Amino acid sequence: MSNSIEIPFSTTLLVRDTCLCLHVQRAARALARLFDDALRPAGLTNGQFSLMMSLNRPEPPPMGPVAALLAMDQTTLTAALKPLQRKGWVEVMENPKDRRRRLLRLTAEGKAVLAKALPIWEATHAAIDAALPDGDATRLRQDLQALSGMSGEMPKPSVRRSPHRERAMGE
Amino acid sequence: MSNSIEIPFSTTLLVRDTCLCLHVQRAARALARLFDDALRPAGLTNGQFSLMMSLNRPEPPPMGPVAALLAMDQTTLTAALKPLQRKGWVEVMENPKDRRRRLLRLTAEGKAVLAKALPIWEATHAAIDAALPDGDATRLRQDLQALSGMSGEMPKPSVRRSPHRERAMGE
DNA sequence: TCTATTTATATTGATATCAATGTATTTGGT
DNA sequence: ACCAAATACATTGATATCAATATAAATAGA
Repeated sequence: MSNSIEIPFSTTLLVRDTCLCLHVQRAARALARLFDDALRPAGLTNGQFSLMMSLNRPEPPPMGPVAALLAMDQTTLTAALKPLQRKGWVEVMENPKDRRRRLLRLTAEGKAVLAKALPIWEATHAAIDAALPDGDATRLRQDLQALSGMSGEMPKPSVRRSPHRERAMGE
Repeated sequence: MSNSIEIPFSTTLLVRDTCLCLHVQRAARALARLFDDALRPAGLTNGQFSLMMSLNRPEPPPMGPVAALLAMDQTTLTAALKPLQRKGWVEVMENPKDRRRRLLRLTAEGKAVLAKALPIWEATHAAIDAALPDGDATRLRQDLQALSGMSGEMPKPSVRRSPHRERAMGE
């Protein structure tokens, strides 16, 4: 009876040391905790901060582009909006031009919360930025961006329809 | 009444483009989806793969070091083990030497599942590695490691007891 | 116009994540 | 030996995450 379905320990060490997915998940958890801690006095988590900040635009955006910007599933965005709506920080409105769409808008109170959180973000971000070797931050962002874009480039079924990628946030 | 609690759109764009936390969360979600998709035929998620791989050692480890290795909260590990125990892939045993501790061990079936998943990981990882600019992967891992370590370096209360950091996995 | 398809979002169910808290065990000081 | 503190893990409650699926509205083709 082959007990030979054994992965050698050396392989485990290789995976531990090289897996980019593991490295990114670890950093994601650590940074999330760091920002969550820092932002707690403002009443926000890191994800809520990023989401609300992405809603701070001249024109209230629909959900699709916001989910794409945050690289999250659309159903995740629906769920993430719930607590923010309950707290009265975000408004979800119908778009009369297309009644399937929802328009997401920060309330005045939401903007105030975000304004209170901004200096905390600045200080926290400056601290982690300083902890990286000089010049690494920029390239790190580029690499992370490349990784974020990989979901679309990796053909999953043998045939792949063009994803119709909408612009997330114009500048 | 001051409506002046307004963050300018330019600041929103700055945060979107520079926030390392946001960049890492996005990459984490994208890579998680990518590996989850790839590993689905093996019946594993990316997190379950990393967790089970970290249990593939000569000696079954207790929970604390495993949670530290994965940079996750200990309560998260407790929860993450549940489905793996249900499927009979991981065994959680008491340590007679210290009855507070649990020892985590892959079952034979768990090892078989992991062995089936390994070539999928290799192929997927090779693909994302190739998508990065030459030589970036190594530095990227270093930077991510630096970020993962930041939770401990950032003093939260004014006084910080030394965390007694245990070695996660010896080599 | 009618209708099949596509698009945009919501719901459900399972797992992941962490803070706050609880319990059991060990350790250290006396 | 005793007891207070520290250590290791579990439980609860809230939110985050995504797959599968459902619903509603707009679009496109006949």
